[in-house]
Amino acid sequence: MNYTVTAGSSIEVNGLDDFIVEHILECGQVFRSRKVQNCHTLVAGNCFCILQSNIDNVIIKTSDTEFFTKYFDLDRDYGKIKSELQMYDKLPDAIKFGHGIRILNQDIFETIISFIISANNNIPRIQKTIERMCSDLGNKLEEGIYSFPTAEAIVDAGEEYLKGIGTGYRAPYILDTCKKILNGYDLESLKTMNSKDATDKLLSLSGVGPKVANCIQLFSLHQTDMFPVDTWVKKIYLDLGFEPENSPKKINERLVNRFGNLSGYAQQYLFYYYRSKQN
DNA sequence: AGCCAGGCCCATT
DNA sequence: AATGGGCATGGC
Repeated sequence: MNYTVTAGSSIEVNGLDDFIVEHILECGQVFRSRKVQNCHTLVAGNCFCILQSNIDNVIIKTSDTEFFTKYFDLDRDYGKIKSELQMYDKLPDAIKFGHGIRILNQDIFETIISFIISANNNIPRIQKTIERMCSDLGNKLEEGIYSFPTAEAIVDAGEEYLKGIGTGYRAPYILDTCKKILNGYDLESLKTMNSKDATDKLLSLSGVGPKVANCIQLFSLHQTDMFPVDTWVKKIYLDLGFEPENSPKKINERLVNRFGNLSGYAQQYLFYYYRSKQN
């Protein structure tokens, strides 16, 4: 994969073996993309882009070229990562299916709130709830395009509002977490912590348990020694040949022990592959 | 109709 | 530290 930037206008990605828009945006790491005809639109933080997939390249149309270069992790060698994962059971098939996946570098606050909403929820409903929150509380970037709201905007909207857009019993968690962040919880410090310390700090937020914390770390801090364990991974775990185990903590420990710093990548290839087989 | 969803909180043990 | 019940709501 290689790319060329036209500053403030577009990014052209060539060599699509490591960059497939559908794989990147529909593997479950991000909730704010939409497929429109043969293009995908995407809002991330305060930035917006349109991705046009062609036969042998992808054009990312955006004024925020620097932001999306980092966001799409364009300077990382996914060919090397995939070759190192080939040795593991099931990974060759999973990689063959989702070979264009990349782990995004998303905004921390947006990822925290999004994955609090994701708990015990299904992806279509998560997307609807988040989109509603953005159009109601975010800033209008373009016609029909809204940024992710600030913590202040969410707190001002209140608990009854949050329940009304489908967050259900998670509404007080979201509010409490926003208030913590407004009252001195240091999001920036997470970026320089080791992954264990970051987990512990994230777990102090309301509505953030081990799985959600790991997702936040993987999708916004690029801490790849994380293997988020959800209901899908519990099924995948058995298929990888491990002995039956109910404890998510033990499942996580054994998976991270196997995949090490490649855990997050392995998790995404496997998650996308297994989920597609069910639908 | 009833089970399930990218689980977490809280009380008990 | 580990276990189990309760939980809003819509997708399928």
